[in-house]
Amino acid sequence: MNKKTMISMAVIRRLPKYQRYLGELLNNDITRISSKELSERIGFTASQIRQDLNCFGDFGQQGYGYNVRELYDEISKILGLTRTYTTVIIGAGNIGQAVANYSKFEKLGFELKGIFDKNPKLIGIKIRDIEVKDVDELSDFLERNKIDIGIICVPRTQAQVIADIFVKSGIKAIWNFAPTDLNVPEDVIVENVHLSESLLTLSYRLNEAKLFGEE
Amino acid sequence: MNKKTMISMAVIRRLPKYQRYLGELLNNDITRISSKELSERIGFTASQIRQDLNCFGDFGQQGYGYNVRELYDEISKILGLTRTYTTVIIGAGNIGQAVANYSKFEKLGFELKGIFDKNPKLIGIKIRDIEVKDVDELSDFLERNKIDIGIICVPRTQAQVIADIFVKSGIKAIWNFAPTDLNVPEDVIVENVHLSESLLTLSYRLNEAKLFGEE
DNA sequence: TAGATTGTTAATCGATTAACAATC
DNA sequence: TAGATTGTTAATCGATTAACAATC
Repeated sequence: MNKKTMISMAVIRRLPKYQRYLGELLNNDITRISSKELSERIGFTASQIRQDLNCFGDFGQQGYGYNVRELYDEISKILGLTRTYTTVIIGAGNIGQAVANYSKFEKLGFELKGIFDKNPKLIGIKIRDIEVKDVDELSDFLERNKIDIGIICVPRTQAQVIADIFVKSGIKAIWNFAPTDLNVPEDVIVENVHLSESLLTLSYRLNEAKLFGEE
Repeated sequence: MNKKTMISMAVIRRLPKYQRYLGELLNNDITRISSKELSERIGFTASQIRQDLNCFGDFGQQGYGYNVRELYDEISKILGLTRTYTTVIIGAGNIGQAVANYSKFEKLGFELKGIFDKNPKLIGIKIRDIEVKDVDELSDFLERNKIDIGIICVPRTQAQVIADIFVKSGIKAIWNFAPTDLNVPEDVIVENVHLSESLLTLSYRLNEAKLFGEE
């Protein structure tokens, strides 16, 4: 189990993709797969797949390959999907509502415990049986409820304020949709979803050929 | 202008962040900045900043640093933000609506020209003055309107069908929010936003210490 | 001019790929 | 046993950092 002490971010970011493809294999009743076959489906090299998996243990068997069910379960465990997580969403606007309504997260074990906003028009409405609360009640709420993951869906200018409240209350993981970088202590993990950065890289690539003169 | 023929993805993904930070500097009326100062704000090394910028040209001046306005304009140009882009969204569910309502994209020059869905309950409703159309009309619409970027916000199972329609109609850039990998020809650019992958890396990191035994 | 800071080359670090002995 | 495929080491490739001459 204690294989390597530090897994690189490059490997970590590939893990969910392994889990997704293995899940698909399971659904198609495929019971075993070699790194070569998986390579052809998932688009990583066979060598990389073996390297990645060996960060966490010896899941394969020479001459046979990997047992799909076993590997799927192992990776799910590695990803921390054998437990549940409590979450709150701050910001009940478009993105906040979209995230709240994304039922897949619930299936994966992420339980939404509260939604907060400061807009009086939104306070009181119900999203998936959860009433939007005034953000002024957030600190109190976090004191009374153990929350694992704080989700920030407020505008850029208010994101740091919310992050500070999260940190103060002891939350150790923040999923940030605000287009800004948060300042948090070292032991707090931030995962950013910066939609405009994603869109801008798309527009860059769409123009790339032109930039350098259509070769 | 024709500096290097191929810019690495690592560099490209940093460009929007440069643009964002330079925009903030502009708003704070800062007119010049050295790679060292920018490094302290943005969190890249000064060396990396100079390397990155030099992929595209000599924007700085020895002994002085960079002119903020000039650099901001250059990077905006590099990102392709000096023109506008026409877009369509397929899928008027939660994410589709969130993306449609994200006014920032409009400001950056991304014009939403149409929204499509196959759910009769959604067809006909208006989102930001745009009536949701039946997805059966998509091919026709794309023939009559020049669209630069197709945005996929449909469930996983329907994403490839939409991608195929996009490709057939000549769209060269796809922004994909469906949790699946799309098959498209080489000359079509796909930018994925995989929310669950993002969330799973967060849960991985939240458990990391425990995985390897709390050292 | 002297100080500052770039642009750029060289050195280092890390990640990916290739190769192959071990072994099922 | 023979064939297949892993786990793992070594080689390569690419990205980041360091160093410094050029120059504003």
